[in-house]
Amino acid sequence: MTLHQINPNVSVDCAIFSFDQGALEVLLIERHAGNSEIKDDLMALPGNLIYEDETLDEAANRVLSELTGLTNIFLEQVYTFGNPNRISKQKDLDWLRAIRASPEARVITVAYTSLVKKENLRIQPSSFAKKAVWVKVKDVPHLAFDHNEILDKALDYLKHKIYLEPLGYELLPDKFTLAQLQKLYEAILEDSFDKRNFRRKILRTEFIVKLDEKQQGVAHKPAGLYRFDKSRFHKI
Amino acid sequence: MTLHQINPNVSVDCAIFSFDQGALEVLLIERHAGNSEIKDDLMALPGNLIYEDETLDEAANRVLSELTGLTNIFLEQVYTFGNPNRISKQKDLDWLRAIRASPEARVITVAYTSLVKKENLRIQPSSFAKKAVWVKVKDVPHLAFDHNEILDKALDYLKHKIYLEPLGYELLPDKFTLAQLQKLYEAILEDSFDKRNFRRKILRTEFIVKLDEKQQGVAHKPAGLYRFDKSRFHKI
DNA sequence: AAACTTAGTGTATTTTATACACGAACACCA
DNA sequence: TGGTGTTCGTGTATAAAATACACTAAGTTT
Repeated sequence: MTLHQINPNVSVDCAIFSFDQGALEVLLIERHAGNSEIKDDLMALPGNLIYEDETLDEAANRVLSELTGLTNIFLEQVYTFGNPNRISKQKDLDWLRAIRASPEARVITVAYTSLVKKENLRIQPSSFAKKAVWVKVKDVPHLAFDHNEILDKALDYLKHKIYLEPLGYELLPDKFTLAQLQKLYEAILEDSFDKRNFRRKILRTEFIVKLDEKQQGVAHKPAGLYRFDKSRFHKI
Repeated sequence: MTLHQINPNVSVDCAIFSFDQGALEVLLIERHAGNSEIKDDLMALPGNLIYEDETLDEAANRVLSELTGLTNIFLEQVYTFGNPNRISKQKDLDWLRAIRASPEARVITVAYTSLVKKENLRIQPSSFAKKAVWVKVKDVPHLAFDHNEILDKALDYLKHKIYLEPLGYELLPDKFTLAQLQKLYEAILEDSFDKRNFRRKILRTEFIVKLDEKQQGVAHKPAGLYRFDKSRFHKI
């Protein structure tokens, strides 16, 4: 492990989303401050200061990995937050004093986001993350710093992005039903659609191809399974 | 004039666009470094380090105003650039040494953009801007730092934004012809459209309303003038 | 075998996108 | 003053996409 110089003024924060049982979830950490006896701390998005010798993208990957164990996640930059008062809650100040070399420094933070398939991942909190947990977006509590605002911006980013790209395959298992895909779109766009029109529109694209396989273990007519065909997508 | 603390690690850069004679233009500055005898310096987007006690949006407005005299411009954040090597050209290093307190500091920069009507503006370069000039986007030379990359990102941002909002009125005079509007769309999207289909599509929106007035001083059939109806737009 | 639950499908209508060509209005010049 | 040059302004036909809407089929459970 080499030594790195920390930049005290710039951090990255990651809003990592997954999809489970019809609801969008985001990955949050519970912080702890080493030696100190801070109780009832706020939850937060995984984030930390950057090193002087890494790009922002690299910093986002490193920080996410250090706090949650997630590696090789494709992160995209969303927005940068630089309000001088973004660190003003007493709990945040206490926590920074316990953990940072320059706890009073002005910090601007660059927000990143990604979509992951929960099932494939093993979450392993470390560093100052006591726990890392999936929380339904609808149930997210009051967070540290301006992390609620960051989360909202990341959700907006998702909504725009889903118009341009088929996001489904990044959040669903490799094999999925069209009902699952529809629920995902409905969760992200906070809307609902007609089943027949949705299926027609999805299948018109030809990226979503039918497998010769059916859902198992359900107490009703099993749905056919589909997968996302990456090569067909990249032709366009 | 009060004293402000400068944050040595964070800057803002502004890509300000206008439209003239069928071509997109961007506002660039020629730098000079006070006492020094740097010759043949690179042109740059207007930008500088932020103060500790201002938001990023405020910094962008202040910096733009200090360098070019433009005030009350509605700036939007585009993207943040944080490559540790973004300052590596010899000319940039020389210039920073001449002008900055910590010329070697790692700087990440937050890019902003805006669209303006050139005709209404008086450009008044000051601070380290020797000149401020409109340059056709097609003719932009090799710029300082990573400013070519920033400009490209701002242009991408425009392309996406024009799908969502009628940008025309921000770049054109208050009264304009549909041919001017079409040329603007073609310049931004780098494409060309059928005149009849374009007119139909624009007029369907009902934000663009016809005035009882015609173009003057042209050596051919004068075109009707239109204006953007902001109130009708905001109803949606 | 009846009841329950979700899967899977078709048609008619409206809206939007695309392709395409010519007469009209004005200024200028001879 | 009549002819030339230039841009303006318009309509129609066709294809593609969006929307609205309801029933039968295939399994499981009791």
